[in-house]
Amino acid sequence: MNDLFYNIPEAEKQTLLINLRAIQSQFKSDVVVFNAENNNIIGIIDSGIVQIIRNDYNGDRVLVEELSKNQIFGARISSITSHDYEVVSISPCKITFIDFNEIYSERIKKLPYFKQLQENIIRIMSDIILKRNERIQVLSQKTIRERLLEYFKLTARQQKSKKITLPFTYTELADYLGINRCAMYRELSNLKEEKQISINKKIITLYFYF
Amino acid sequence: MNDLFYNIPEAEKQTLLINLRAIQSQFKSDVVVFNAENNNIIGIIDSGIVQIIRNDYNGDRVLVEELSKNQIFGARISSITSHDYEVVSISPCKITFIDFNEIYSERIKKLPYFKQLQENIIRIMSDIILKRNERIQVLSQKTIRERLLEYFKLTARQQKSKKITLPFTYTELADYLGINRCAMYRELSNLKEEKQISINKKIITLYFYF
DNA sequence: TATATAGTGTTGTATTTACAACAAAATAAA
DNA sequence: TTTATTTTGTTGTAAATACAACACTATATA
Repeated sequence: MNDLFYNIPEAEKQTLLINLRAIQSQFKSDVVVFNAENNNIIGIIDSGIVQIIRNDYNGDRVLVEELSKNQIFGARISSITSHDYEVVSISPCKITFIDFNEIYSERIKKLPYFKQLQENIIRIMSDIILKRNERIQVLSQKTIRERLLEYFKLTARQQKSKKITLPFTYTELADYLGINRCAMYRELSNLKEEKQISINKKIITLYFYF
Repeated sequence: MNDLFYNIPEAEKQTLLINLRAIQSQFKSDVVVFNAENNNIIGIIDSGIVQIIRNDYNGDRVLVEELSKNQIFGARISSITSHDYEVVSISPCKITFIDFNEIYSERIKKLPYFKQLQENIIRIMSDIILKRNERIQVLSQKTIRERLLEYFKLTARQQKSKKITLPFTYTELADYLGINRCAMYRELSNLKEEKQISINKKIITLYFYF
C-alpha cells in the first residue's frame, strides 16, 4: 500500500522508471550508498537493508533509521537533512535513484500510470508528515517525564488501548525521545512508584487520565 | 507556487472543490475554527489569519504556528498531531475544509486538472517534510549549544552565507529550539565571548568552520 | 504623543539531566 | 552448549538547564 509503485503493472513501472531517468545501482555490504549532496535525489530500496547514519560533529555515528525493501530515503521524502548524513548498506543492495524534480517534468505527465504514481507519493508523504509531526511534538517537551508521557499518549491513541506495546527496545526509545537512557530509566521508575504506569517487559499500562 | 490551486483556472478550481466535497465556512474573530478530532480533515485559509494553539496539560496555551491566505493545516499535511491542538481565528476568516481521503476517490481522478492538483500537493508536502526534518534534527541535539549551532548551520546553508538573518525574534527562536529563552541567551553570550559568533540585532555572523 | 505591550538582556539558584561505571539478564553468534 | 554481545536496570555526581525576578528597549496601539 505504501509502495511507490503500488497498483502499477510491472511493464508500466519500467516505462515510468525510464522516463523518470531512474538509475538502478548495485552495492555490496558496508559501503556508502549515498551522501546527501543533492537534496533532490531520492533512493528506493529494491533489495537489501541500509542504515541512515548521522556523523555527529564530535565524531559519533548515530543510527537514524534502518530501511528495507520499497522504503525510500532522501531529503525530499524521508530522513536526511544535511551533509552530516550518509546511507550505508548493511547487506548487498539494489537501489533505484531518482531525481525528484523529474516528477514535475512534462514528459512524465503524459504516461498513463502517472496519476497512480502521484497518488502513491502523496500517500507515502502524508504518512511521513504524520510521523514527523508526532516526533516533533514529543521532542518539543522540555522534561524527560513530559516526553515519556507525550509518547505514551500518542502510542495509546494509535494502538487504541491504555496497554501499549513498545515497538522499540528501551535503548532505542531513549534515542527516539532524544534523552539519556539512564535518566529515562530513573524517570520510568518514578512513574512506576507514583503508580502512573506499570511495566511488564515491553508492555506498559497507563493509569493516568488524558 | 506553493498554492494548492496553483496553475488551475478558477472555473476548474470550483469543479475540483465540488467534487472534493469541500465545504467553505466563515468565522468571526477569536473563535475555534477547528479541533483535531478527525486526522483526515485539512483546512485551507481563503482569507484571514488563524493560529494553531497547543493546550499543554498544565494549562499553558502555546502558539505553534500562525497561518494566512492559502496556507493549509491538518494532521495529514501540516501541524496538529493530537487532540491537544486547536485552530483559532485571530481575524474574520474564510476557510475551506476538505476530507483528505477524497483525493483518492475515483470521482475526482477523472477531472482534467486533477494531475495538477496532485502535483501541487506533492510540492507542498515535499517542502513540509524538508522543514520537519530540519526541525527534528535541531531538536535531536541534547545541549543548548548544540541546538544553536545546528540551527545556525542549517540557516547558513539555506541563506548561502555565514552572515545569517534570523527569521524570528529571539523569544520565538528559543521556542523553535525548544529551550528556555534565558538559558539560550546565556549560551549566546558564551559563544560571543569565545568568538564563535558575533551578533548585531537579528544578524548573526558565524566564525566557526563547518 | 502618551501609554501599553512585547521583546531583550542579565544573573542567582533549584532542579533536571547527562555521563560514567557497574552488574545482571537476555539475546545472538560460534 | 558455550561465549560474546547487546540490552536492562540502578546510582552517585558533575554539568546543564529551567525558572524567577528584574531593568531596560523597541514596537504597537489608542
